[in-house]
Amino acid sequence: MPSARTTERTPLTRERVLLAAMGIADRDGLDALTMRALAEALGVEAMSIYHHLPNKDAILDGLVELVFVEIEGEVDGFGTTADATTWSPALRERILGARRVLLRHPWAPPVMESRAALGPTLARYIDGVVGIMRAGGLSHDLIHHGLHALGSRMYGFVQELELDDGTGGGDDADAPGLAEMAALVPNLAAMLADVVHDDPDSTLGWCDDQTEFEFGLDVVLEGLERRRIAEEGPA
Amino acid sequence: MPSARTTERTPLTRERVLLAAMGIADRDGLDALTMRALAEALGVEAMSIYHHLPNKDAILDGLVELVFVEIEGEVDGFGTTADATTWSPALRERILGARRVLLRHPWAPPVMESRAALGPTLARYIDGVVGIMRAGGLSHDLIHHGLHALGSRMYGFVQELELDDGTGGGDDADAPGLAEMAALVPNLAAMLADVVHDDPDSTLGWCDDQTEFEFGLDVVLEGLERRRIAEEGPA
DNA sequence: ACCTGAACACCGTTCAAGT
DNA sequence: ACCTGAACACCGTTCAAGT
Repeated sequence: MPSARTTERTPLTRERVLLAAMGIADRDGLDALTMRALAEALGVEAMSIYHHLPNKDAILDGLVELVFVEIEGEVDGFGTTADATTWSPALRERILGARRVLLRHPWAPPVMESRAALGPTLARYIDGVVGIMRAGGLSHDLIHHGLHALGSRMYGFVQELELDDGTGGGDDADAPGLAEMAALVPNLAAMLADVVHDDPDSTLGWCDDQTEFEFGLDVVLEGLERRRIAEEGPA
Repeated sequence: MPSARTTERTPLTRERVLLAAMGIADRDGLDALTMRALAEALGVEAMSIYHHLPNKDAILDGLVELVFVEIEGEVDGFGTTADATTWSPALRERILGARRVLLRHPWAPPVMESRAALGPTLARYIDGVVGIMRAGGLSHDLIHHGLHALGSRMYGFVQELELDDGTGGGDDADAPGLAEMAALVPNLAAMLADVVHDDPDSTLGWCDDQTEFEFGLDVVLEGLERRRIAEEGPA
């Protein structure tokens, strides 16, 4: 018998389905991930998938779990020996590591937001965050508030509104000119005129880049550290 | 001729379509908002809607715009006379006002996140936020960072992962017991055991309630105020 | 011009057969 | 047991007619 030339003839398993699904999402985006497309990528009929996963929701849950497996590999060991002086930078590094993974899977944040299942890997990630904060001396109450304050930033992303100017880039006659914009939103226009963007062709450069993410993260971490000190005195 | 008993016979307009769409979303949720259901609510055939709005995306854009019209009514005038000592509580009030509106339309946050169009009412809302910060003396650069740090909190919500324990409430034999959970996620389990929730039947009460929202908001506002002071000295 | 009915090109999923 | 083909119950949307 010839050695397997492709993966198409190995038996279908939950793992193979999930890996193929992640490949489609990474390559072509979340909308391209349909049961029929997934089946075709696996060289199989769409209905075969249902013998290994109950439905599409289970596939999305499994994808989120896969992402957290990858995050676990990326941040493993960070912050396990934190104390009151190092918990904040340790947590910062852990979160930035999670972010590096999410940047490789840009379809993941919206999926994570729409899911409710707490898989074991996600639970372990949160547990690690709690552990770092606890090692830093934060009370359980402050940790709990802190998790809420971080929100999705804990996982490495902020879901900001991705704004464009609503004109679709066309030369619509109704497109607001800069003059109209200055009249409608004078404060915003002044800010934008003052803040030079790297992104020259975007009038509303709503840049969710690394710098802005770190700024927001640091604001929250700093606020938690100040409350820790208020709770039990400086380190 | 009899006076109109229902709204069904008044001529179809963009406004009537959007108001009916908001009614469906408020009452039955976003999934119930289909073109066919919307048409039925309007007493019309589905295809008639396309004569007043180009497609469903335009309906969702219109709904977001309607929400911001409502926010504008809720927060109008707040903070217009802010100075260095009052900008932060003024912005806080404006954001909590926006949140009150969103709590009346719980379908809105996910829709807002998925949209990219900057309608005039949303632009005015952001302009108001920038205006309050500017009145408080924040530099344009700090304001810009601040908008990013706030993220969706600027509009009154945080999209947190809505976690349950993944067991679906059933008596699945595979459901992790408390003992297993303590072994898998010891730090998280300890925190949860310590933080008593109002919500007694939720083992992982991931409560996005008003208190947690205000905590996170205050952390960010405090961080921005400290950076303002660092920029140009205390008020 | 505004509205309609039928149809199209998709979805996720059920079901009865196949092996 | 695993996989298949046809079909079902939905979507948003196009198109050719109606008035």
